[in-house]
Amino acid sequence: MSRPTVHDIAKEAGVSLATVDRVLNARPGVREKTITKVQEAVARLGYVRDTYAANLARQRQYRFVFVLPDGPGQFAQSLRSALHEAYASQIADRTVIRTVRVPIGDPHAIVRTLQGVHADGLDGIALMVPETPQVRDAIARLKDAGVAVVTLVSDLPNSRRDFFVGINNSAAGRAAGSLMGRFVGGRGEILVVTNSLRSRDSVERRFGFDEVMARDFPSVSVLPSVEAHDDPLRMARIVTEVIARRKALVGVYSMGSGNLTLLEALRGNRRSGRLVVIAHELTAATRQALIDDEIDAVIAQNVGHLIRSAIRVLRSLCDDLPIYEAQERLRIEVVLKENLP
Amino acid sequence: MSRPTVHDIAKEAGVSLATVDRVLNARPGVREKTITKVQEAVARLGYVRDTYAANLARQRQYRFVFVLPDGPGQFAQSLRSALHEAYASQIADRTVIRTVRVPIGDPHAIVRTLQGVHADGLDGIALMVPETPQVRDAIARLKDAGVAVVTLVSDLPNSRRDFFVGINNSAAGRAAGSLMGRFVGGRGEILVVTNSLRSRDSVERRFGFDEVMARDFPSVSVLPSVEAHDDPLRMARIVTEVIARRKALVGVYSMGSGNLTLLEALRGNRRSGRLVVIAHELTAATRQALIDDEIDAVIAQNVGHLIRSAIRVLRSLCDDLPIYEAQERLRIEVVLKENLP
DNA sequence: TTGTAAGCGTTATCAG
DNA sequence: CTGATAACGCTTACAA
Repeated sequence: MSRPTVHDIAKEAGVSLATVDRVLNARPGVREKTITKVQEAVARLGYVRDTYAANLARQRQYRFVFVLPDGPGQFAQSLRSALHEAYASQIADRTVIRTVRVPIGDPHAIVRTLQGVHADGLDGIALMVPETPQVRDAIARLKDAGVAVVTLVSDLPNSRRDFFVGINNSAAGRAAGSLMGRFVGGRGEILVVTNSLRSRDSVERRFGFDEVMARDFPSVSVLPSVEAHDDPLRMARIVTEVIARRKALVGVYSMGSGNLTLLEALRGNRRSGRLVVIAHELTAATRQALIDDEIDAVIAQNVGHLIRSAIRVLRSLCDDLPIYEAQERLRIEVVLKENLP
Repeated sequence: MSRPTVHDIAKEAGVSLATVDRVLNARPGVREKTITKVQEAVARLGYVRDTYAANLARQRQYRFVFVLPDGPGQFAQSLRSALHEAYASQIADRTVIRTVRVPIGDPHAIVRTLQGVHADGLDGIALMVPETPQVRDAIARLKDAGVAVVTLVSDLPNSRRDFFVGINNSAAGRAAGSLMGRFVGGRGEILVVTNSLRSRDSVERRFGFDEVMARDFPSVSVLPSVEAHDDPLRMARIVTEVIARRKALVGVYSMGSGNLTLLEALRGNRRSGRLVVIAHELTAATRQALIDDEIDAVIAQNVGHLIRSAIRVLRSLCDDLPIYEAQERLRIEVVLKENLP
């Protein structure tokens, strides 16, 4: 009635526990014939390994570091809290995680941090930082030291990172574009705002957005990106100006952080009620804006999944286990007022 | 460096392992003074129980049954395969799960099945079945026998089930309505098709859909639901007829199973290319239809989550543990061609 | 190439 | 009331 154990299959195959273990974990030093004997017993009894017990016996300790952007951005904040949540739950069993916050705008500080964590021995690192040559070098040094490296949210494809955990940002941009095109009815001008085009995710989103607009909505014209560079006043000034000047404006696409600022700027404008607004990331601000009909749709990624996925991937990397790609592929969520979680 | 164990806290408190265990698990038979001594040691060392080891020693076995619709429906099929996947993974540790397939159209067979599984002692049951008085009675009998009961996908709120795992179907209908209203541009007629209005999920979706249409898109009129009752020919005939007759038709909302049949019927119609089509559940059929631009949007729920959630909830129910509602709340996914997972 | 025996951190069953 | 001690299912030296 109860599930078969290694003992059962040892008995069934007529071998010892150790041999069963060797076969199950594909360790060397077992005769071909014995291997098949064990595998047959496994198949016959329908044995499934008890991960709990295995991890217990293995006594493995994983030491990970998460490097996340410092600063007031709500998305980064939600990432940090998701990390805390994961840490308190089972997913982080046998795992110690240290969070390091870096000023996203200061490449030097980032590199210094990366070299700092390099000092003490650690097994893996997950990072969400902008792409610079110095960062790529720092990653290379971590890899040389045998540390598993995953990028988070925004990829660094030209670095030696092992894996990227995050959504396909071009696809996210395309989804935003598709909704925008349909919502505005296929014509007019779209304002695109972002905090900075230095981070790869923004660039990719813009690319995907433009692709869909050009192909499926040729009568819509997308204006050049406006970068806020963490300067609320600058953002407010430009948005106000564009709304006043471009009479054909029908929508605003906010590609990255700085939604709070954008919303603030929009509120001051009477015409803004008729604009279709699409933004990224579900935060307290965008959630409220959806409810208040100030934003029409949000393209989001589940930060809980993001963090758990990063932890799982780092572990697999450490153990040289295959990564279950299907499970780690993050979904691009489309959130309307009606399906707010 | 590594996490403190019961041994460490026994030493720290100057008591034995058994006493520590008694305190940790709030078992009786320990002097008040000893309790505080242990608790102080726990606090001092920052002890956290290792769930893996605890479960191992506890030797708990959960015996669950999943009652799922039989038949060719692709959604039910994907549910069954998600169950298989979960069974092979960690989530189902210390759990034996039996799947029972019932003909969804035969209330008698369903009740017979429910009584059948009742016979052997089991800890929990998850079911996706239509609502009938007999089913409600069968659930009551299961509850009397001390079995944990959760409903899946379609709720039975008037039964004695312990918990519902699935999306809020009215909200899903509202999301569909919101997209439909915007995609068709706010005017015209909408055809609504479903397999049967006997299942509660369909009714709730229709309700939500109508609510949004009436409130936000008053110029759109929604036609009465057409029920296919698993009869492809009937579906084809009605759809063809409606398309031919109603010149103002701009969209089709498919509320439940039978997407394959609907798509088949639509393909035969020249006008159908201009119709906005919104359907439920991501299956091979709807996925391909999204790619081929035959469907504009799919409202879905993640079947993997659904199954895992049901297992977690059943376990908590068995152990009289609180259910972490936030985690078990399933998201309503909006899937466009662009964000297909 | 295979087997034996000692753990991993927790719980459970006995005696004291 | 409290304390040894043996499990649980799996891994891993070390021995044969």
